Amino acid sequence: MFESSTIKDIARALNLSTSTVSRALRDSYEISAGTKKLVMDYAQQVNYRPNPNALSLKERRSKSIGIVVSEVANHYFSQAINGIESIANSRGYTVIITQTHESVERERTNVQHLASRSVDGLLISLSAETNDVSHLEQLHERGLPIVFFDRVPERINTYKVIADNAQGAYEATNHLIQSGFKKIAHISSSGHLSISIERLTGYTQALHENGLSINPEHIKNCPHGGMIQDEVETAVKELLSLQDKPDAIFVAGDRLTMGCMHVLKKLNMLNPTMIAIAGFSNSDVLDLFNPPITSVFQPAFDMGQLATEKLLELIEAKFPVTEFDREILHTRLYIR
Amino acid sequence: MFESSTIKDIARALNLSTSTVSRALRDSYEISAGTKKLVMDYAQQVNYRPNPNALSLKERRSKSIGIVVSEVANHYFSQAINGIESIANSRGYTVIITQTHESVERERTNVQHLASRSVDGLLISLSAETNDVSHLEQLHERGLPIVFFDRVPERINTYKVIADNAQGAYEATNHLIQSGFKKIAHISSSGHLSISIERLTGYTQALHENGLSINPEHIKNCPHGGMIQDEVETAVKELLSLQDKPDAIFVAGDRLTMGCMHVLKKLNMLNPTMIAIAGFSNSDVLDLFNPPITSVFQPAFDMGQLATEKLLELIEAKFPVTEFDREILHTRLYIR
DNA sequence: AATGTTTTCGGCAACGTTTGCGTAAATTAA
DNA sequence: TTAATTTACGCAAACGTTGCCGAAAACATT
Repeated sequence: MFESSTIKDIARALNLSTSTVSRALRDSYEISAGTKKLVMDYAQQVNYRPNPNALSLKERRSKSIGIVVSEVANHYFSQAINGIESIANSRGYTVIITQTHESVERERTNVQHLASRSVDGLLISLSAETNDVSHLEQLHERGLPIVFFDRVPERINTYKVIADNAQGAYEATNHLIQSGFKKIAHISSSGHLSISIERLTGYTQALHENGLSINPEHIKNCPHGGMIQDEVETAVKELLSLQDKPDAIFVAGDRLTMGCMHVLKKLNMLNPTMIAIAGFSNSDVLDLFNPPITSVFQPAFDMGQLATEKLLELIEAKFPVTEFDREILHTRLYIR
Repeated sequence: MFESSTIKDIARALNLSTSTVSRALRDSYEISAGTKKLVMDYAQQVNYRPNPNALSLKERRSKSIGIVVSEVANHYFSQAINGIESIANSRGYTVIITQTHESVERERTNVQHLASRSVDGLLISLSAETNDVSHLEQLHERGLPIVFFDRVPERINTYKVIADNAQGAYEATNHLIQSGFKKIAHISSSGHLSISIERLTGYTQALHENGLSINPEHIKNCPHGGMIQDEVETAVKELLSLQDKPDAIFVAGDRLTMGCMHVLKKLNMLNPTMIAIAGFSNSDVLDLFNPPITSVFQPAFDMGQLATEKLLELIEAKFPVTEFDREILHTRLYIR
């Protein structure tokens, strides 16, 4: 159907051998200037492009990397993807993006699929459901380069790129406290996720340092990170029906923040006099809200770039890398 | 580095020929039941996965399709991508997503790259800058299956999947009129885009039918579809400084709508008593705004699905397809 | 003129897979 | 028992590319 010319075609047309054509195109020293020009001109003319599948087969690498995120509609991830692409493309790599929609099942199939597609490496942020990472451990042990970002597992020893979630959460919670709120609740994604744990740490630290006690009832988890709106709605409603009703909520995620606001809107309580909100979000629409929402902004683009650089380092390493670090990037509080 | 077992390995281990193994795995009738079981069990055991590159090389197809959109951060596109993935994955295809960020230059390189990556087909929504589609025409003439969606070119004869932009624009404009606004401006993306033309048609029709005259000064274009915020800011400010100052704006795009609101917010005019807004958008955060924004919702997911079905129809066609249609899906006005 | 060196190119194998063809062995038919 | 047929498998080529090895031609050295 869609045929493009091959090195063989060129060889036939020019009455040369395929090896000569191959070398001429790669500007090898053992080909005369005349032949080189002949070949290159002709290749240009017929718009020759090397077949990447043949290359991959031969070189045993595909020059592609797989990305696994929750969903591209999340501004944090879309910005991270932009960062990933900027590095990957400039280094000649194609990226294949897959979405888990926070389902561990889809994470497994995506990872399986990417691996069997023979990507050279994987860039992953775990799904909210993911507790058991054995599917990734296997691949990692078999030598597939993997770099985790944002939501990282404890167990697997490789590069990890994360934001300073504790610090970000601390600042956001502290901001709410400084703004005069005293009873601050916390809604977070799945409790076992690294980001949830770290953000919870920041939250509790802020309360502590301000001499506020922590009410366990004020801490809610949504196991599907906001993908299931019912979970968010239940969490918010439970908070609101508490005897010790909170006057503010620190929400630990982009999608969760939106979900939370939808619930409050529905309850006609989207108003800081009713209940205030601060969240983790990379969306710039937050300041269009009335009232605008203070949020912790993560350097998503930079994180994507850094993670990709680390991954390419692994992929292109001459010798197996055994020493890995954990890069922690600073967040920034947008006070609105 | 990351080696997986091949048919050869299995053959060697089982003392069989590669052809026997291959046939056994494909459950060929010319292999005895015993051998089949032997092979399949062993393949299972070593977690054999066929090498996709070898397959692609042999079958001359990659079982992958390329997607070209402006940016995944746009809710219309992210939803369309979900639709595309749902069909593509269920049919065994991998999707490679690329973003133009509304630049025709990036569109060219992306398309080039995808073509040389030997995708089996392309799913494209043109960038705002794209006027000349010769880079796509070339590939299309050489036989690469292409389906356009959302922003489609006039010239290239293939399947096209679009929303009823004129109708959507008509309804949104009409809604503003029915809400009592009399002087309705229009901010749109690049003027040559199909969506811009169609939405302009709906806008003018609504004004006409309501006996309102059309002021050319009320119609503004942003050649980069909102990617360059300065363009949006200039457009809005020009509208506001007009003698015949509009009392409402119909904004023809997701990103443009957000951009527009940011400008108004900055000018402290984000208020329907100052100026009202209705837009094209698939984002669900619009009703979190105060005041909420009425918007035209496109069936993005369905459009993605339909476009993919059409593309796979082209890819898997036995004979060249010459008859193409233009699928038009209905929009829905969310009155907020 | 004979030998040694370059220069320039072709042949072949290999990457992992499928498939048409060939063919021993096993089975059936005569 | 012999011939015809079926069963079950192996061989080799092909997809597009590169790299090793070999070799003809051109040139340089005695």
